[in-house]
Amino acid sequence: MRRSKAFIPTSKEAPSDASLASHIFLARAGFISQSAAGLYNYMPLAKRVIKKIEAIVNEEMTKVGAQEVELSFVTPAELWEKSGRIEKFGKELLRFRDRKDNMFVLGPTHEEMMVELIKNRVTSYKNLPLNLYQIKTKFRDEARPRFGLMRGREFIMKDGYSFHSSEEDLDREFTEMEAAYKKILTRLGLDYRVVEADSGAIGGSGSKELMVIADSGEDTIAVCSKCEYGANIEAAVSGERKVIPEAPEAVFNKFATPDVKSIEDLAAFFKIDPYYTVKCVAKKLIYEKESEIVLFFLRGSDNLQEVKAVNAAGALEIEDVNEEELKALGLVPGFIGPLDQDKAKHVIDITLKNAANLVCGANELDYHFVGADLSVISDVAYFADIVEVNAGDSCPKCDGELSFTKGIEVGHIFKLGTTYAKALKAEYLDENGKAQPFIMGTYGMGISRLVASVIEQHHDENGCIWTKATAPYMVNIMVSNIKDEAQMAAGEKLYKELQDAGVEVILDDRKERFGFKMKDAELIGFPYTVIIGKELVNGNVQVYDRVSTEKTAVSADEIFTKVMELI
RNA sequence: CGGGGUGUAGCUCAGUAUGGUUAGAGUACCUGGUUUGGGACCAGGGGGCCGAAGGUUCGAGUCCUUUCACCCCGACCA
Repeated sequence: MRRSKAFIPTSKEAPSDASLASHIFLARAGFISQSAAGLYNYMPLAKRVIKKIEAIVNEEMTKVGAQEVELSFVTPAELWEKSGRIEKFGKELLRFRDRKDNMFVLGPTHEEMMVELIKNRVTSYKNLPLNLYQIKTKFRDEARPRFGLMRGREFIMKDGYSFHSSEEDLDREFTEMEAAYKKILTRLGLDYRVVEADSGAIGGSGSKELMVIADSGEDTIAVCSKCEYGANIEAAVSGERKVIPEAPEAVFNKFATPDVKSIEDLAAFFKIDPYYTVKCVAKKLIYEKESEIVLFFLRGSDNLQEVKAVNAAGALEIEDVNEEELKALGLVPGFIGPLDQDKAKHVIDITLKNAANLVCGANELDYHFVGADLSVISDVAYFADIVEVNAGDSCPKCDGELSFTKGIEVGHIFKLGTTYAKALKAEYLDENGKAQPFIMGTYGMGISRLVASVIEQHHDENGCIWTKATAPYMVNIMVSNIKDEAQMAAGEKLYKELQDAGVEVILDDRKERFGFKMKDAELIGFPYTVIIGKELVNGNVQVYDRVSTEKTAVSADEIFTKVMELI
């Protein structure tokens, strides 16, 4: 491609609202342009990057036997009613009616469609397993799209679905898909981590997210310093506590603690470690039809993890409550304890099971219990893991330490089980001729989000630094002064040689000055720029490496060979 | 969906408090010239329904009402 003819509208200024590097540079370098909230146009450079990523995904999917299909973007609303997700997705589903007044939705993901596709077509266990996928535009009417391609309303996703006749076979496929996904990210040149994730309301036994490590990531993940363990903070657990503070000694007793309400005050009042205090966090849990106030008891040294709390309560959503609501239930804010707790439903953190030497609220104004021993209620109370891990906690898998890092969720794989097959009555006949619902797995990967992720991880103050696997063009030939016939001729020669060799090359033949064209090349981020300029009279050209930002002199005669070596 | 903000040239923004020549700058674009190794310089030029609708006024980018869009913080996010 000749740069003089290319549609690559670069600009010195970024959109005023762009804050992320990927958003700023992709917009400035002429890859994307915004058309409305969360909607972007892909210009030629972006389209090339997307195609490269898609090609890698396709290759790896083919290797593991997955087959590509493409389902309609517009999907009948009826299917979403059958699965119940028209309610669950709510306003995120963009609905509309056609001329015959039938309701449709723009596909945000395609479980229903895929199940419908194979239903009554795959009818025997002999045809299982089956893994089908597509790479397609998705639409989710997000309440707040942001960060450029990172969180758009319209985006490109690879979504795959596998169908099995046994849990074991699903496990095998799941492991294989995880490996394939890791391979894709490695090939793209990304630093990532596979982490355990919350499976959410859909349930399912396994749920893993593929996180590209970046400070700008929206997810917080806990990772181990020694082993492979990593988990989204919503699902992270810590191992046994290594150092346990010395326990305060006290016989069980009710103690006057006037006006001592917070954990801080309490620990100071008794001069004990907050580890031995019991904190009560009250929340309102929203269920499908009703809501109720639930009390969560945990150690004073811990914090409530709301996603875990929602799961423990089997609820859909969680909200804050105020003191008045608690008082209305007969509770005493600041002095709520787990013993003899009959005013509200409560969940106690698992680390408090059989715990002793505790200080907890006495459910009476200005009184706490000391020397409390929860083993007395361990048979009747409901215990669950509801606390958030802290940096420095020990790893649940080894003796390493957990620390936090930020990640961009670029992939999510999980085991769906028979949820969708049952809802849509999709069945096959097993060896005994008995109808069984398909056991499913689902595997998603955000293609357009990957484009942004590459830049989040690979950029500097001057612009994009594409990895070799993702670069829109591998080589940029920059003719410093196009009026210099020798320079132009050398540029044309190399351009033709590289094109003939199948290299993706662009020739910057614009009537611009050296500095302008270099800045442009850096902004776009070609891995290599061959500079044909003033050194040509001495028989030399230069290769500019975008990663090292160094220029190396190469003899003009050998430049073709040198470039072929580099790429 | 709650709270806040912004809409003026392709882009980044002045101008709006206190209404008053023909609505500005930088950048980008076009023409000519000088330059030619790190986003050059000079001269000339094109480009605006001042988000939209309604109102007040002799007169509205500026004041009033309504509305739409976009952005930020939060909630939400298979």
